[in-house]
Amino acid sequence: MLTPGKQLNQHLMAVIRTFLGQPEWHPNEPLIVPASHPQFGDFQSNIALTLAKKLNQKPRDFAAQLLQNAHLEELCEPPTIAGPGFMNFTLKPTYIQSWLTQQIQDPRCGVPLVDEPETIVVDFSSPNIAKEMHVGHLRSTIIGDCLARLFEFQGHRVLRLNHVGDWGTQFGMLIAYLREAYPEFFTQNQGIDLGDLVSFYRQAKQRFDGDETFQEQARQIVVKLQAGDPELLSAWRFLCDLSRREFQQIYDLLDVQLTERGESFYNPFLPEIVQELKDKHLAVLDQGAWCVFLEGFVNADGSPLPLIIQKSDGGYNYATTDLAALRYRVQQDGAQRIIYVTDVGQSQHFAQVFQVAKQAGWLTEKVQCIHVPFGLVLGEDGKKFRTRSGETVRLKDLLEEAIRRAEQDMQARLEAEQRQESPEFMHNLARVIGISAVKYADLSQNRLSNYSFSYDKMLALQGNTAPYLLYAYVRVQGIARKGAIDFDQFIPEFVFSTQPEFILAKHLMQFPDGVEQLGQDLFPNRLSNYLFELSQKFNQFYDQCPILSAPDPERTSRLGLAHLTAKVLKLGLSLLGIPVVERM
RNA sequence: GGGCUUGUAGCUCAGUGGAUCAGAGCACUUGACUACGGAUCAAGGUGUCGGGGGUUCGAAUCCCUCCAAGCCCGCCA
Repeated sequence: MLTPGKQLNQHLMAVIRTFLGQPEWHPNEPLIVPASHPQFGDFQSNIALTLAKKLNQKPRDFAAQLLQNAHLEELCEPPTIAGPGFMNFTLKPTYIQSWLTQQIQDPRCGVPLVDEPETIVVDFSSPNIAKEMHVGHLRSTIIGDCLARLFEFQGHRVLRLNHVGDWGTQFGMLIAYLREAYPEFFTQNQGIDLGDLVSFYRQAKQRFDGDETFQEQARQIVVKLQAGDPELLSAWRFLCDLSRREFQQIYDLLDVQLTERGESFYNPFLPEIVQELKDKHLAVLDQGAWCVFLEGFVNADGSPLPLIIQKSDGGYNYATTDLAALRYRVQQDGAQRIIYVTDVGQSQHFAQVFQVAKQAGWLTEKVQCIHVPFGLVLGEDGKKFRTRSGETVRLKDLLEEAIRRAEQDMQARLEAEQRQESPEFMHNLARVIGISAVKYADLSQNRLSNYSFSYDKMLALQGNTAPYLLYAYVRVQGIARKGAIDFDQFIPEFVFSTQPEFILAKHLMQFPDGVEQLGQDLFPNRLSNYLFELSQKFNQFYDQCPILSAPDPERTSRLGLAHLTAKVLKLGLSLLGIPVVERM
């Protein structure tokens, strides 16, 4: 099912190739783009302006020749040439109507599967064991999940990897403190109740910072742990399990699927990574540490900036782990694309890692490594997002607060409308709205910029928010209930007579292009924006065009438009990781 | 000192592979409830697109430069 833009593109491409006598010709810019202004029709092409110059012709004349030979009668009204040489295209109503009839019967709403599925690793979320997940992890989790959902829907094989920080020097400190404060763990040989893992971490850190003897103990534990001491390994596993359970609560709440493959997984490969880099003469010894020096990376003092792959004490660091992970994903997982969803502060680190991987030959031209960076989450005061007392906000508290506020809003609403709803209905709805609001607030913003976290704004009923989009969907379901319509048994004939119908119809047709664009630029806010505009256009249609009370054939056609809107909203939101509700 | 990101309406931000755009939402004012659920819709306006150069027939968009904010820059991740 080709979108209108693609069909136009094909026709025009063929004409130009014939015209140039170059069957392989490809444009440097898109041939067809949506019209910049509704008054110019639905699509436009600027190709005559650039091509005519090269051919030494007048753009308008060249455009006219192209249009004479393009046979677009079935697609659109006779195209026009405007200004210096823009070609403007307006789709024919009959074409729009028949296209929508196909789209409404397609479970994928016109979005094609990719021709060549790839194996794509999406590395996201990645919290640290025994530390609390914070808003930075929230962004990574929400954006990463969205991209993973998109790739899955497009038909790729997707590996959702949670690269948790489960292997590092912090475990020396944690286990040393465990041994000191909870010796029964080692004597009873079974799980004990540590209470809150995060405050346990804090206590351990406090102990570590204040006592040199303790620090030395911690260091020795790290060495023994890495050597495979069974008792310490079981303590390590115990702590990881505790953390894992906490993380899982959040993933369940967010409805995010992840496969855990933490840093410890790559531990066995670290020596070979360093050895291979030495063998390839990429790694050199500098001040006791093994380093890879790269072009284009300079220190504060202007000296070359190394990527350290083995510390002077013999230990490995995150660069080594990232290299091992990259190699494993390419060679063992068969990844053709690896997506890293982390904050923008790690850009330089990834640029270095990717470059070393290329030089080492692990990263070939057939594999794409893409860092998908995002900005900071700030509080409403524009500073780092923290609680009133200045502490990091725990993710669980944050999500629960969003749900609590959503439920409060609902309660107030019920009282005002004198509605009765069951507690189950209310709990479920509050959960969906609260979580969706958090997700949508994040995804609707350009991920590169910092974003200000505000419960009030994300839960607002007006504007570009989750509740607004969800309400548009609910309105359609309300129509179905009122009119006792079973949309599943329903294939409409479309006939449009009014502006709001055409505007909505044309927007619905753009959905596949919107999804494809997200697949290319990986900016979820573009899709969010599309869905917001869809909701707006639907509400305008709903306001101006009676549906149930209209006579046929308008009634059936309008029911079809409403149904298709709901289908596209549901599918589009699902790609963002947001569910819909039938009533709210 | 090097690098990255950001700078657009009072606020939050879209738009940044040139032409035919200065845009949306919020907030503010006013209108539409004999209702397919008004959690909606309609009307109302303010901008040196951070500054300055340059390329072009044309720049918020590309290039150069400067300014501001934030982040990164050898053994944390």
